[in-house]
Amino acid sequence: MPEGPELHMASRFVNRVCCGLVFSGSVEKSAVSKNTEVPFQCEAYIISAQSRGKEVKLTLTPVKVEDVSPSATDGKAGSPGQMDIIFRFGMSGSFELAAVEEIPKHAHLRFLTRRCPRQVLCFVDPRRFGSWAVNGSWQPARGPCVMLEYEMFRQNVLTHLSDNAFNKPICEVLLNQKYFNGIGNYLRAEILHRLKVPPFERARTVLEASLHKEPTDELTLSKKVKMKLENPDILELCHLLPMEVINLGGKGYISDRTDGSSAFAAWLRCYDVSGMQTLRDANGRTIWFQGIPGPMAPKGSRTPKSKSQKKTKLEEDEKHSVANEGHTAKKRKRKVEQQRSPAVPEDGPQRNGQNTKAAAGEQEAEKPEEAQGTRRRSERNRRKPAAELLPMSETPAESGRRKTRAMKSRKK
DNA sequence: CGTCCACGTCTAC
DNA sequence: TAGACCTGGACGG
Repeated sequence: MPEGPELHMASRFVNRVCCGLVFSGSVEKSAVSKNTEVPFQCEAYIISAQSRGKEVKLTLTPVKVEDVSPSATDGKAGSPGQMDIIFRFGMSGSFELAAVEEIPKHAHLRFLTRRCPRQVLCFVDPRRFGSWAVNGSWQPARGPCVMLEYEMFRQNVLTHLSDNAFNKPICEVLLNQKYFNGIGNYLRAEILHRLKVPPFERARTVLEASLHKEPTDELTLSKKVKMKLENPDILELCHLLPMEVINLGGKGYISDRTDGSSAFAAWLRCYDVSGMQTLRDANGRTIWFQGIPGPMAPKGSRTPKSKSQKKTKLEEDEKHSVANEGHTAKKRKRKVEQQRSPAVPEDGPQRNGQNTKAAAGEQEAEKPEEAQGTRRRSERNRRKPAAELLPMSETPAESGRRKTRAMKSRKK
């Protein structure tokens, strides 16, 4: 679910559904979660939320049992017994409100209401990359929120342009949360696409162009405003695009993007859009773009197809079963067979094997059992270093379709 | 069945 | 700068 917009919408969701709810008791953590217990216990408390970039803060505020009026729930910071919990969502975190009888799978932290019908606010996170910290504050290494602290965000970038961080390609820097707190993989693609900025152009180069657009005195105020509205620079887009997603009113990425009918899917112009190109950046993340990749593009890196791409390709294959160059398909995929440099494998030891018995007992999942000690399972999915697994005799086309995640490990 | 892919950090060489 | 950390959906054989 989670880039800045989804985190922000999650905080609004919590404030909306918890308005008027009184919670009680202790906070339950699933047995499987490796995150810390939340040592909070209270007869009656309320929950409110705030977001900043890719974090959400829940505030638990004790209230008098007999007084649940809004005035009592206005909880200033520092109310006695108050607790803040900072959440990061990883790849799959979200908040849900459910009836106690219907607690969703993967609900790793649970807040129970005091009165019937008993309900539960759940932090749900299937992949468990998410985390929370008790009585912490916003992660200090993260910069200002691109959505809610725009001016600070902008200044933070512009005053640190000499930082070595900006030597990297712009598409990678946009994921640096020290400067772009809230931007994630789909937002970086959309931002760069709107400006037609090559993703692997050096970040400082791109941003200095932005700096030059700072208001100049020759223009009247209204003209400056007009220009800004019509030609937002990259830092403005880092604010405006997340705001657009928020204003779609859906749940952002979470809503079923693949069915193409959601407002969010329609909003995307580049990310996961048929016809766009993809590459892996230096961190192995897929960057979606159109046009030239830019001077700092990694050599010989390519991404396999996304779900939607595969789907499209399948449809086309059916249409073109006669093997001609039909022109019916509107959404023709670019079938760049980006000539890759041939895999240069030292044929090392064949280490494939490696099938550890994936433990049978797997069901334990979210039961409050001990549940630890099932880490054997993950070995099945582990990415192989793979470079040495490439047969040298492979055709370029075939090797081109191979997983390239490991390729970055190949010293070019 | 197996492989690949996904909205993100983290930390260990 | 590689993995590690996870589950689950879509595909391919």
